[in-house]
Amino acid sequence: MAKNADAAMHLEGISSRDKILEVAEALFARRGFSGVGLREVAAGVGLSKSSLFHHFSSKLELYDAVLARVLARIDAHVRPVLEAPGTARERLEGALGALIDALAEHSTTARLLLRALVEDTLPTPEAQESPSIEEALSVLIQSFEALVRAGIESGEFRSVSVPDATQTVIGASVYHFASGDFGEAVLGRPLFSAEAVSRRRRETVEFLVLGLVREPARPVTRGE
Amino acid sequence: MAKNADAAMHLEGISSRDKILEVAEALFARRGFSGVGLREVAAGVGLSKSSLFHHFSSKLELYDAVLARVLARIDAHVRPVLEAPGTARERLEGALGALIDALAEHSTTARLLLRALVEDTLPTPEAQESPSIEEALSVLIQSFEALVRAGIESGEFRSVSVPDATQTVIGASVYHFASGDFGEAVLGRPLFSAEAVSRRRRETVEFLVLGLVREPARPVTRGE
DNA sequence: TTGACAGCCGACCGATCGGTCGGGAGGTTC
DNA sequence: GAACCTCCCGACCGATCGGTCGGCTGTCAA
Repeated sequence: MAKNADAAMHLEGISSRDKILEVAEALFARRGFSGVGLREVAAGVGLSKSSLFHHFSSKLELYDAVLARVLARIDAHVRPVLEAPGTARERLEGALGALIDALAEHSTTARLLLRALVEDTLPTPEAQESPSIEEALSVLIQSFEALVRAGIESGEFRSVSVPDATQTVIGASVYHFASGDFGEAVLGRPLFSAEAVSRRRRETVEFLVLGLVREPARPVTRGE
Repeated sequence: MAKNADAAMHLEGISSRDKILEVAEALFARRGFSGVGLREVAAGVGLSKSSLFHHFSSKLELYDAVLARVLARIDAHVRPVLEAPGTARERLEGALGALIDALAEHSTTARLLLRALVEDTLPTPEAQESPSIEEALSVLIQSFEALVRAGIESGEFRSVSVPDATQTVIGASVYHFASGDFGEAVLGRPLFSAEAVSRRRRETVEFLVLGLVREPARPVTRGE
């Protein structure tokens, strides 16, 4: 088949490669790397298992590709906002909002990210995951930590431990959208409905900003 | 072998059953349910795989037992404090501290808990995990939510969305101690050293309390 | 001494795992 | 036409999975 790079090659929308990534992402998010079989992925796509190896040379490579896509999505949301101008508090609010938007966009994103963070380095004997993902994440983290440090130096933020604050922010925002059935039970409603997402966004940004800033200038008390 | 219930039966300290639970807990925490093979557990204990089935009738039952133990540990730490008297803020600080102590006690606790929360209901076709764990957790959650509601009604806390605040607290405290290598990279030091734990405890309690209370009465600014 | 039972074991089972291989169908380029 | 390439497939591989079974050993109660 010819198709030079730009020409869209698809029968019903997207290429087989993308369909594989889509299906694999959903499955990996729900059951993790070891919990998913390639036969299951293939069946979900409508291909035979051996065809998967035409697009990805191993299960691990497929997993890395899925993870890289997720990371890229998050990066695309958060990075620009993180590097925008403004006071530390404004930038913090923007970055938090962007992160939550990124996590709320697809129900798989937060789960996959949390798994990647928590999972002990995958069965790769040498050299953990493709450095690309570890690296993209590290750039984001460093950029966020620089923001917090700037806020502390300018006096806008309390003098917290920067790494601890970073961990707190990650945990508070990522966990929620990864919490699946349990989270829905706590919430009493779907996690990803437009209403739930917009409330979560508001609540999280407010909560975390208040935890971090020195002089709150607290919002008018809302009548819940 | 006789040994009536109370008589300790052990060659070198603990019973085989407990040794199995110990080893399985470490492995499940690191690699999840599907990522661990029973042969590996058996080898870690120093038994043959078939001997495991003398103590647990299936892999899933072993996993449930491990999870139940972890939940019981958390419950033992948090519940008493959660039900103690005092102002809402005092009780919140106590409960948060107790939760963090529980998570910091064993490096496996937070990981297992987070997995249990995030993992899609395990391959059990009917009736998810043993209701006991789901139930113990739910009691804790409801007790915590009651505390937050009381704080809001008394005016000590802002009028936040209670479920969202609960999710935030869970995420912020559990994620950190489950974050493994990545968390250590962010922190720049071991997660579970006495020093790191005590700082984490202080930082987290302060951060979350400030996010929740209405009139902070902020602590004296510490010189980082 | 006998019987029962707890605890452990090696051998074995069918199923499934990730991955390989050879080849067929269709399209492009000479 | 031949050569080539992409995409896909079914058949097959060795390894490993959770789980079963029959039998061995030791300690208990009778």
